[in-house]
Amino acid sequence: MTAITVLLVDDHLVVRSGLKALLGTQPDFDVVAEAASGEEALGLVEQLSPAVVVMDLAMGAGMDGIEAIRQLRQRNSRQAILVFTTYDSDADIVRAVDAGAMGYLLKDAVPDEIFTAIRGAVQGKSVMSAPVASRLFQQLRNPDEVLTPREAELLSLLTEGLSNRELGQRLFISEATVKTHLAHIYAKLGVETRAAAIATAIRREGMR
Amino acid sequence: MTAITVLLVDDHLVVRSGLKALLGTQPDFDVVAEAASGEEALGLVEQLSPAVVVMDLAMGAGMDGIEAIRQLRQRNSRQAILVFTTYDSDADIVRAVDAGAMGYLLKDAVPDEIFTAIRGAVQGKSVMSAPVASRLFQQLRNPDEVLTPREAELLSLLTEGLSNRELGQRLFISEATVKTHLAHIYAKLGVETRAAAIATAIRREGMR
DNA sequence: AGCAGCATCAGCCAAAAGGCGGAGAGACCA
DNA sequence: TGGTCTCTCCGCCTTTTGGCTGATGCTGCT
Repeated sequence: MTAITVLLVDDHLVVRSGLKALLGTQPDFDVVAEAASGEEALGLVEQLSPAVVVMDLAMGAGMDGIEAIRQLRQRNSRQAILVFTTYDSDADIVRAVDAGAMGYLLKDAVPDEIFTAIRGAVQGKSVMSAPVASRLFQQLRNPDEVLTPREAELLSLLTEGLSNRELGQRLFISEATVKTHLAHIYAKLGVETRAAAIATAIRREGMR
Repeated sequence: MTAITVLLVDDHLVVRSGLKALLGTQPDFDVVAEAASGEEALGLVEQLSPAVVVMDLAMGAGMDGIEAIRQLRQRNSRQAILVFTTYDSDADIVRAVDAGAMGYLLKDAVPDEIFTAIRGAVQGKSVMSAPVASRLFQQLRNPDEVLTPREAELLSLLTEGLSNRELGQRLFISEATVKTHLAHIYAKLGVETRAAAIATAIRREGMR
């Protein structure tokens, strides 16, 4: 059985280095390259076409992980893509899975989880950390609490600190419509004020 | 010259592993132990008294990095403590330095920076990443923008999404006083609404 | 003693936000 | 075709927030 070729994508050298060290303990893994950005990752995938891409979502500069995943999928490359990130924010999980990630691991995962996830990914299995899975299931159980695209857009701008008027101008809708959307957002987030909505959004939805 | 003994403290195994691998390339470093939490770190320091403690601030469960630093200092241990973390939030920097950290590195630092910082730390030199240093200097240059303790307390509660009335009740002051404090906070943060203040606070001041 | 900074409070007023009910247009699906 | 979602908009009313000015007591520094 030939080794599983792996590309590591993370903007932190320490993390790449650690991951490489961990994977190096397993005979069936072969880390063929590392990338520090989305752009770099795209190039290396084309060049080396590794079996698995292990990717962080938050990339310091340039293209972020989600966008990189999306572009990889568009070039219908056959790599299995594994997300390996620090936070389990709802928004990130959904967007990553949506973009075409095969699995979603958290950085506090134990080595065995990582190994299992990578081996599973090449076989087309979807593996994710327990907290991630439970978040996904919760969304499936309570579809009422899932924001519509427009609402998500509003919420995102809301976290910039914009007023209703500014939101309207930015989105080319009336202030009345903004208020309607906000009311729906508050209901779904379970809050009563914009302040609480912003706090919830930034903390829970990972809008930083 | 005898090797510099190092204790690594980070709740992520991958990071510890990476740091260990990096430090292992230098003949004068000796990673004598790793800890995944503040509590663990305290015990290992007592037991091994390493020359340098490299510590992350965000620890998943239990005691966080700041508290660990504070307790190490109280036991007047003579270790040099280096903060090694992902974010350069104003609040974290100030609190870490205040607690007794010798240096402050960001996780995207290149290996050389890390090596230099550790070697400097044992000699009593204070080394920090460029972005961190510039933030500290900015605070020194503009003391007008530094929040008073009471204001910081308000801002912290503000990020929970409380209303003025609730803030007053929580702090046993009148709503009028709350408004006064808020006006000062807005001025210092350079914002005009509570929404923007919350967004700024959570993102910039690291109130997560 | 005097001054500056901090925390506390007040009143007034304009602007913003939030709650309520209602409603039309388009998309999509059974 | 009918039902459901989503996005859009309205008016009316109450509450909340923010801007402004001014004031008091305390602390610490000079």
